[in-house]
Amino acid sequence: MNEKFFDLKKEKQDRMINGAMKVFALNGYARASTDEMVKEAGVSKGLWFHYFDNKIGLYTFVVDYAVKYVMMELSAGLSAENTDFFDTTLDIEKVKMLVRRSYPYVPLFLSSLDQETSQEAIDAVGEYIEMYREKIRTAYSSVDRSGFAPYVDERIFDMTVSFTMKGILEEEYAKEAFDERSYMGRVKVFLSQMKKMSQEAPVEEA
Amino acid sequence: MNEKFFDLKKEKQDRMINGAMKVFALNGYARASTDEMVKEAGVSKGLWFHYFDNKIGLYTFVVDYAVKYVMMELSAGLSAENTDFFDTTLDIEKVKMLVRRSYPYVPLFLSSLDQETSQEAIDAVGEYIEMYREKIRTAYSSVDRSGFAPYVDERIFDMTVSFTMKGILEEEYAKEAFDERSYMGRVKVFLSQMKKMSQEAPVEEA
Amino acid sequence: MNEKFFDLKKEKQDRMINGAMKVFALNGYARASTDEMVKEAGVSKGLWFHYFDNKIGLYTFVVDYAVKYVMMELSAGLSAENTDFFDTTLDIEKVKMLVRRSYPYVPLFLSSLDQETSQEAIDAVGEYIEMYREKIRTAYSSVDRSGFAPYVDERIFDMTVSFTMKGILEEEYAKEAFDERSYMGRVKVFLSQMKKMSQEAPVEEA
Amino acid sequence: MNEKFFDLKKEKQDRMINGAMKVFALNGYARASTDEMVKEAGVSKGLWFHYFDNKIGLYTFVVDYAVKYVMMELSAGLSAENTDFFDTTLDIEKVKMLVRRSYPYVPLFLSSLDQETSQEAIDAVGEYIEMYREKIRTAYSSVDRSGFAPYVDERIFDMTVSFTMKGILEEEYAKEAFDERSYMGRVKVFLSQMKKMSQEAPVEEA
DNA sequence: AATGAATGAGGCTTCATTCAT
DNA sequence: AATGAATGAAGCCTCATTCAT
Repeated sequence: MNEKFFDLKKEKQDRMINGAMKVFALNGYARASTDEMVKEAGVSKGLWFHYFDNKIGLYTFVVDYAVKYVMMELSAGLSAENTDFFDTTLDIEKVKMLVRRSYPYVPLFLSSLDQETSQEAIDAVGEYIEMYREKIRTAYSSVDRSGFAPYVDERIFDMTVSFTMKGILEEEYAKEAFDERSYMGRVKVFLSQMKKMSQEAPVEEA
Repeated sequence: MNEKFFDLKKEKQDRMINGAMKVFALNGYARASTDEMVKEAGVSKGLWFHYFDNKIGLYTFVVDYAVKYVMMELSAGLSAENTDFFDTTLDIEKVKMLVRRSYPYVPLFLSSLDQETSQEAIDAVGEYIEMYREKIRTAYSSVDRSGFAPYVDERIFDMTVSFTMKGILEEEYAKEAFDERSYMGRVKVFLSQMKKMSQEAPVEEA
Repeated sequence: MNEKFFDLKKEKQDRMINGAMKVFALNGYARASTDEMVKEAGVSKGLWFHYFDNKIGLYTFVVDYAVKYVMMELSAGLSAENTDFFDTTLDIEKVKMLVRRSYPYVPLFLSSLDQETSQEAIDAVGEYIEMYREKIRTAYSSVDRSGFAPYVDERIFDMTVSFTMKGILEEEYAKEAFDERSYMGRVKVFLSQMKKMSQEAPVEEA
Repeated sequence: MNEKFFDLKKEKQDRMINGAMKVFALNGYARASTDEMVKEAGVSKGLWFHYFDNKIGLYTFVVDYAVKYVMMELSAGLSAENTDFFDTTLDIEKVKMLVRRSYPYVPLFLSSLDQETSQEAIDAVGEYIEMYREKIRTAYSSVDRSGFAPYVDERIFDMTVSFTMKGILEEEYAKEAFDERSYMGRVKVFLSQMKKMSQEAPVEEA
C-alpha cells in the first residue's frame, strides 16, 4: 500500500475503510465489488488503486487495520485484574461495541474472516488473524477457572461460548439495522446461563 | 428443470449433484462458478443448461434434492420413542454422516444456506429450507426436558447447541479432508459436556 | 445432402421442408435456430444433420427445392400466349398462391432471399436465385409493351411493380395469419392502378 | 444509458454510433454482435457497457439518435411552401443523403427497422419509429394532389413510391460501397416516371 | 432410420485493474 | 491528489454440430 493514505483527511480515510469493510464483510473477498465500495465511500475508483495496489492489497490493509484497532482497544479496555471468565468475555464484547461506533462493520468483518473461502484471501491475512486470536487467548490466560465443575473441559467450553457468540453476532447483523442493546442483551442472557451451567454445584451446607 | 435428468446414469447424476453442491457450499450462490462445476463433475458446460435452465434453476434443484434426501433419511433414522435431547441430536448427526457417504457436501451445503447473501438465491429456496427446519423442530418436539436444571432456558440452550455444532461442522469441512471420526468425536464430547452441564444436580444421597 | 431423404415418407419430407423454410424465412439464415425447426417439424435434431450435413447444406437444399418447385409450377401455370404484362404478373402471383398451399412459406422465403445478409448464405445460393430470376425474366420476355406510354421505361416500371409487390407480400405475411384473399385483392388493385397509369392515353376520337 | 457518453470526443461518439448502426442495420437486432461493433468502432467491449447498460439499451439509444437527427434535418431541409409531391419526396431523400455524410448507415438503419423481427427490439423502439413516421406524414399532409389523374388512389400511389424507394435504397447499400450519385440518379429517374404516369393527361388544346 | 444427450465455441455482460488527464 | 474512461479476462448462457444408442 501507499503510506500517503494516512495523509488523507481522517474522515476520508474512515469512509474508505468503512466502505471496504462493509462490502467485504457482507460479500466475502471474492464477491466484494469495487463499484460497491465506490458508492459506499463516495470516493473514485482510481483512488482505491492509487493507495492500495489491488484488491488483495486493500483486503490485507483492512484486515490489518481492523485487527490492530481492536487489539489496541482490547489492551485499553481489559483490566488485567479481571479474573472472571464471564466478566472477561463481556468486556471483550463491550470493546467490540465501542469499536463499532467508529467502524460499524469491524465486529462482523472479523467474524466473517472465519468463513472466508477464497484461498488467496486466506493466505494473505492468516498471520493477522492469528495475532488477534493470540490476543484473545492472552486475555483469557489469567482467568481463574477454579469455580468450574470438574467435568467442564476448558477448550470445549470456550469453543461453545465462542461459536455461540459468533452466531448471535451474525444474526444481529443480519437484521435491518444492528441494535446494540438487543445484541448485548442476548449476550448477557447467554453468558448468564452458561455461568450457572458451568459452576460447581454449590456445596450443600451441612 | 428437465425431468430427463433422472434418466441419466445414477453415477452421472450424482457427479453433477455433488459437483454443484460442493461449489455452491464453498462459494455461496453468486460466486459459484459454472466452470468450476464443469471441472468438478467432468461434464460439459452445455449439459448443465440442457437439464437446468439457468444457475438459479440448478441451485433450486440442488437445495430441493439435499433437503428431501436428508428429510427422508431423518424419517428413517430417528425413532419416535427417542425422548432424550442428546440422543436425538446425536442421531441427527448420524443421519448427516450417512447422507455424506452418498453426497459428501450435503451437510456443509445445508449449513451454508444460513449464510447465503444473494437475495435471488434466498427467495428461490426459502420454502425448502423452512421445510427442513420444521422437520428438525418436529424431531425435538417430543423430547423430554424434565431432567434439565431449572435455570436452563430451552431456547438459549438449543441455540447454543445449534451454533456450536454448526461451528464444529464448518471447521471440520475446512480441513484438507473431512474426517468423520474426528467430527463425530468432537460432537460426542461436546454433547456429553452439555449434558452434564444442563442436568439437574443429582440429588445428594443421604 | 443425403439423397435418402427422398425415401422418407412424403409427408415427413414436407414437414421438414416447411419447418426449415418457415424458420429461415422469418429469421434469416444466421439467426434461424435448429431447435425451432425441431419443434416446427416434430423431427429430432439428429435427423436434420443425418440428411443435411450442416446448416448451410440444409439452407442450400431448401432454396434449391423452393426455386425448382416454383419454376415447375410457373412452367405449368404460365401460358406462352399471354402477352399482357398485367395478366402475366397476376398469373405469377397465382402460381405463388398455389405453391403456398403445399409449402406455405415459399413465397416469403423466396422474397426474403433478397435481404439475406449472411455472406456465407449469399454465396451458397446465388446461382439458384439467378435461375429463378432468369425464369421470371423469360416469362416477361414475350410480353407486348406496345400499349405503354412512351415515357414508361421498361426497367423502371418492372422494378416498381416488383418492389411494391414484394412489399405487399411481406406486409401480409407479417399479419397474424396470411390471408390469400386479402393479398390477391391488394395485388389486383395495385396492378389495376399501374395499368391505368402506364397506358398510352387513349387517342381521343374525333 | 450514461449521459456522460456525450462528454466523449465527438469523433469517438460518432465512431461508436456508426459502428452500432452499421452492425444493427446489416444484421438486425438479435444477430448484431458486440464483437463486430468492437472491431467496427475500434473501442473495447467493456466501454459499450460503460455507457449503455445492455444491448437493448444501446439499440434504443441508436434508434432514438437516428430518428431525432433525421427529424431535425427534415425540419431544416423541408420548406413548408413545397406543395409538390415529387419535390417533397426528393427533398426527403436529399436530407437522408445529407445525414449519411455524418452517419453513413442512418438511411439503411431506419429502413431496416421495418423488418426487425425481435419482439424485444420492436417493443423498445416502437414509439421512436412512430414519431418518425408521423413526421413524414406531416411533410406530405400539405401536398397538393390536384394534378393527379382521377384513377390514382392516394394510398396505393404512396405505397408504390415508398416500397420502391426502399427497394432502391437497399439495393444500393448492398453494393460494395454506397454511391450517392447512383442512388440519387435512380431516385430521380423513378420519381420522374411516376410523375408523368400519375398526372392528368394534359388537356388537349383545341 | 431416429433420437436426444453431449460438446464447446461464441454471445452478452460484469468487474478488477490501468492510465490519461 | 483525484477522477472515471478504458480495457479484457472471466462469467453465464445459447446453439450448431457430433455421437452413442
